[in-house]
Amino acid sequence: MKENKLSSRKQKILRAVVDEYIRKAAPVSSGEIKAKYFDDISSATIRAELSTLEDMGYLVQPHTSAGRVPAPKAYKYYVENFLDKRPLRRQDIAKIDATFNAKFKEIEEIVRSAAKIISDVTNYTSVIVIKNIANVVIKEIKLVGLDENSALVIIITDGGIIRDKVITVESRLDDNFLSNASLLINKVFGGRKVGDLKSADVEVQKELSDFKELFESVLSILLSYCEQDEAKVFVEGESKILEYPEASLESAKSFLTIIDDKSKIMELLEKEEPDIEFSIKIGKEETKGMDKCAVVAASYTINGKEIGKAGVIGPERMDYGKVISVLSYVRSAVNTIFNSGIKKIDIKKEENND
Amino acid sequence: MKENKLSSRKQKILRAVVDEYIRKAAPVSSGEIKAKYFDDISSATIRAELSTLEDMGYLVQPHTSAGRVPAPKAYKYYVENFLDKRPLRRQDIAKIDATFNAKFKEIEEIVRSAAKIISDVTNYTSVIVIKNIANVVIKEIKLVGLDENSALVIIITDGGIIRDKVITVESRLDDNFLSNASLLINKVFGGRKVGDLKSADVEVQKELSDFKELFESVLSILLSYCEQDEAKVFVEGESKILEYPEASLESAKSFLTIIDDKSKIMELLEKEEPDIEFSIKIGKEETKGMDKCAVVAASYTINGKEIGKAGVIGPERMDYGKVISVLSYVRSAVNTIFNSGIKKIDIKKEENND
DNA sequence: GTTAGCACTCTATGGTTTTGAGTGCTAGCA
DNA sequence: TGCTAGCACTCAAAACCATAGAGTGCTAAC
Repeated sequence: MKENKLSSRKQKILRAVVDEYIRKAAPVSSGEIKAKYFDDISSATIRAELSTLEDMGYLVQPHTSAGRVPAPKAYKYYVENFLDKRPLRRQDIAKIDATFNAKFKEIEEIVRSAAKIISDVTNYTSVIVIKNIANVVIKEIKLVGLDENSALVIIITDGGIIRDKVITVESRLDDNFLSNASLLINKVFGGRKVGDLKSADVEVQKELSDFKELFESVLSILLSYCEQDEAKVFVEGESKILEYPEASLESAKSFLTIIDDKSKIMELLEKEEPDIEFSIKIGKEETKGMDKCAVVAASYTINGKEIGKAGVIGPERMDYGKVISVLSYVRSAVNTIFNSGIKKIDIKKEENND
Repeated sequence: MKENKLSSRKQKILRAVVDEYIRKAAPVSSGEIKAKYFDDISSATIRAELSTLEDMGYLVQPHTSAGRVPAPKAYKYYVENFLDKRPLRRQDIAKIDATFNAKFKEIEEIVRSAAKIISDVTNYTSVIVIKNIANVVIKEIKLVGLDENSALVIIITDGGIIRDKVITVESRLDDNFLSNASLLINKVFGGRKVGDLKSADVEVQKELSDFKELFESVLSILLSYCEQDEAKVFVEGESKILEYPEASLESAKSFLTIIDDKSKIMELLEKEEPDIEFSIKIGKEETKGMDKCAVVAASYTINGKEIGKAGVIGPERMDYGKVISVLSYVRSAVNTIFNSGIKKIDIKKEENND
């Protein structure tokens, strides 16, 4: 960061341009800045400063006789230096808390709620991806008979997260059969990492003559969980992006196309530098061609392991402060739920300083 | 339908206009029709006919010196009279069959797959709503302990449809406790209609001292299923609508706004006349203001009772024949799954006429 | 009833002009 | 040296105008 050395006046002007542009989404002129931010210097002076800021790559002019518009570099500088991490408004906190205070929690539901609340509170499109659960350990697998030929397979993992699915088989599933099968299945799968199952285990099946069909179903569930496109993606509020004036039919199309593509979304949420807390991508090159858009993303963890990411997609001139606060707050709420497993669902209100 | 009395020449012309408009999405002129559809009469004659068709409300002219564009009335006439119920292409049938031949089926999954395949095959946006399950009968409720304080509640209904959810309670959930609770809960809820539970049952609780907490959790799950916004809505392919030339930023906005609003979607899929098989809504007034859009919807049933609707939202000039075929085919596939419960998952290939 | 022919209409296209916001530059001032 | 007033210059957007051509409506004749 060699160019952090902007004079304080330049900083003030740069900030003014970004703030104004965030507010009204139109090029900002020297006169405007003079009127709203400076009593002591003239617009001509500001003009000179703007000109050098442009040379430095912070600003761009749509055309010679227009005001200035922040370049991606300006947003980055803004985020790094001016972002006021003001606390969320009380009503937003209340909304989020309410979302996560409901009683019954399953992983999908938690994630979906999180995505929804992020989108609601920020008023941007939100995206959450859950990584594959390859290194999650299987604690127990339960089989519940539903009728003669079908059963519910419940997979309980070390994080206390459960997933379940109905299977249907040819064999008659009476209680006896099921409990025997259950024993065997748990003997095979219990305590193992989901990621280790892959194909290596096909051998074991041969031992399980009677339960082969059932066993295979369970295995395929496990495999599908760990393979399913490598990750699950949840999107909420996709229409929000259209509400901003920079939206065009073009941009809407490219936006929705990307939103439809899981792998692209995942790349968007990926952070370049591993040590930063929030990944912020601004500018066409970094956002897969979504012009005038920015993506802010944060990681979610269980016991220190990343299990997914949540992000917000909005216009470049988005309210970064708020977005980061929301992501941070929701993250702490979700982390609390995840890390405490299903045992403790209540969110500790005190634990939400990121 | 008093105005069904169009001369066969008028019919041919009307059909020509609709077909051409569906093809190229631009006003069609008398000359064009003459060239492509008639050898025996002149464009002037066609012009005269077009003029009367316009007077009758079937066509509109964007402006005096433009060709004709079908009015909603024309599409309706077209659907009623000209629709060729040609069978689906083999590849489409194969796609749909493949979707529903997968092994594990839960209600949400079935519905989501159905929505996805409809959107894929038609290339329009698809929407499915599942009605509240008020008159579904509870066959059995199973409780599976997950750990000390949480359990999975599995609700099995008469249709063989299951839903489940994790609950967390204060009480210690050992096997004994759970099996006792299970007995009691099934005694109370077993065989009852979900819709009858409402508040009337609060009395019963008092008998269940020990199990009160658990009981309440289960009840609230049941109630939430039957109340949850009255219905669940699934949407797939929302970006598809933008791919058609009539798309504008305006229309995209109004479209996505409606798509975000469950109640509006449900109204869209509602049919006006109870006896028709497919509800087709064309024109701004009928589509909640989505201009140039049409909605085709069909009902899905279990044992003759409507449990939901599936629909397609596309441009007015959509391929109605194909859409109806797809909805029809998917319906029969889904109905087969539903009506046979979880016992028989395989789709009878023969049952897909109508 | 049909049609050829023609006048008419109206959009779409593209060029020209005008306007005004906003800049860049320069000369003069502190 | 830094700031500023003033002014010329630039350029996009709006307003205006002209033209072309697609397509109609009408009418008179068949």
